[in-house]
Amino acid sequence: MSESKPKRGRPRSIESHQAILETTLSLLAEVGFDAMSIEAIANRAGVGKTTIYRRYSGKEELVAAAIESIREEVVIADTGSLWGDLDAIIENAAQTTLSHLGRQAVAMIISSASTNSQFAQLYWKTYLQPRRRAFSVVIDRAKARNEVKNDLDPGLVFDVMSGTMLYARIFSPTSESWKAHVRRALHLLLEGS
Amino acid sequence: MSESKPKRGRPRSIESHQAILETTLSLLAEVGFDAMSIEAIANRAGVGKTTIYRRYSGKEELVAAAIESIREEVVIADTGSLWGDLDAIIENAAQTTLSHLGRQAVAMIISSASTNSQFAQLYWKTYLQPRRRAFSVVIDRAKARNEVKNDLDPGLVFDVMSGTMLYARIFSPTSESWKAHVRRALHLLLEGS
DNA sequence: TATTAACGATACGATACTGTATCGTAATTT
DNA sequence: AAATTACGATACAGTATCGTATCGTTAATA
Repeated sequence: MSESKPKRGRPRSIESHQAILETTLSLLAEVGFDAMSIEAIANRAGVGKTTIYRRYSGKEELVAAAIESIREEVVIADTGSLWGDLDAIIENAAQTTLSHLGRQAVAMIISSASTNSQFAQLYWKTYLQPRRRAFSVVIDRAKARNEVKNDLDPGLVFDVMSGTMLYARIFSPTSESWKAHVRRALHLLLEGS
Repeated sequence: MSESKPKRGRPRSIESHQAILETTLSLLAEVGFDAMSIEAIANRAGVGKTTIYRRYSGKEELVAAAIESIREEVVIADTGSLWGDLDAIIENAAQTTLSHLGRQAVAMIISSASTNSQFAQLYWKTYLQPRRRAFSVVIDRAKARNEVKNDLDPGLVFDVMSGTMLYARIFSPTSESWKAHVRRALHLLLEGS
């Protein structure tokens, strides 16, 4: 990954590098992939277009790098009970899931489909996979407390939960609140009613 | 809805009307909302740009009309057993859910978010709502056969199922096939394991 | 100090689409 | 037949972005 540094000449600006990636993420969140131009990024980041093109061959590469630059610590609360933990997760997801940035990322992934499955993989690895792993801890703890069956597949629960959250965010299928809907779905999934 | 026909002059061409809507849908499926231009639609449909602008004020209105023009008969098989019915639905969804057109529609909805919730409502009413209604028949039949609890909420099951299908289509979270994944999720949801 | 390379700024031609206007033609009603 | 309106075609000015090239400047190494 790390380039062998050619020690000649002026080194690439770290500030510009950061500014480019940050601006890319914020613009992506604001206007979406298609409506976002390299020029706009350069202007807002306070760098020349050249500086961007020197680093990335185009928008796809830039956005991929920007997404990849995000590394978040996934924190899962330990409340002592399954539903305490789940409520905390729902509360957290209510704020983060499909944030502006997440929306655009997901939209990008869906629309570009087969052409750019790289984005899907990237988002999966950077965002979802870590959360999926962390979530299994919650189910493991619940198993230890005999709150759920021992053969329950944590990954599957996470996938169904995430899908339900996503779907409910998009379509608001019922008149109840998003949180209530998700909670009800989880209840059906884990308690059978 | 129906306009009072002003009987003067040449009437608007029905052929052009159809061609515009059909071309809009196919182009939407092919390249997506943003990459689709009015010019391209006019060219492929074999009509003048003027003819489009005479009918619609812009792309949003045109696409909305095009989506609204879709009317599909929702067919739900009656196999005699719950899982027979569900397998038929999964099989059907495997082909139709998130077809090229569906992908772009969903991507459009997600990316445009609050600004254009009209699309979400439109897609919901035109596409999902009818399927959601039809689905409840399956659950009702299962209830009559005592295959599921009597207080099971068909709508909620549909929402969770749809969300899971959507999510699995986008991210392929497991190594198993999409169908197997969906089937396993449904099993957990309805049978508790 | 000389060399090297990245910097921001700016100009550039190329391409694409917008929405409007204006053709002459075609299809209706009165 | 006259009036009216939509038709497809084409031209148009306006706007926006692309990716490249070329400034003089700046920050490093040798």
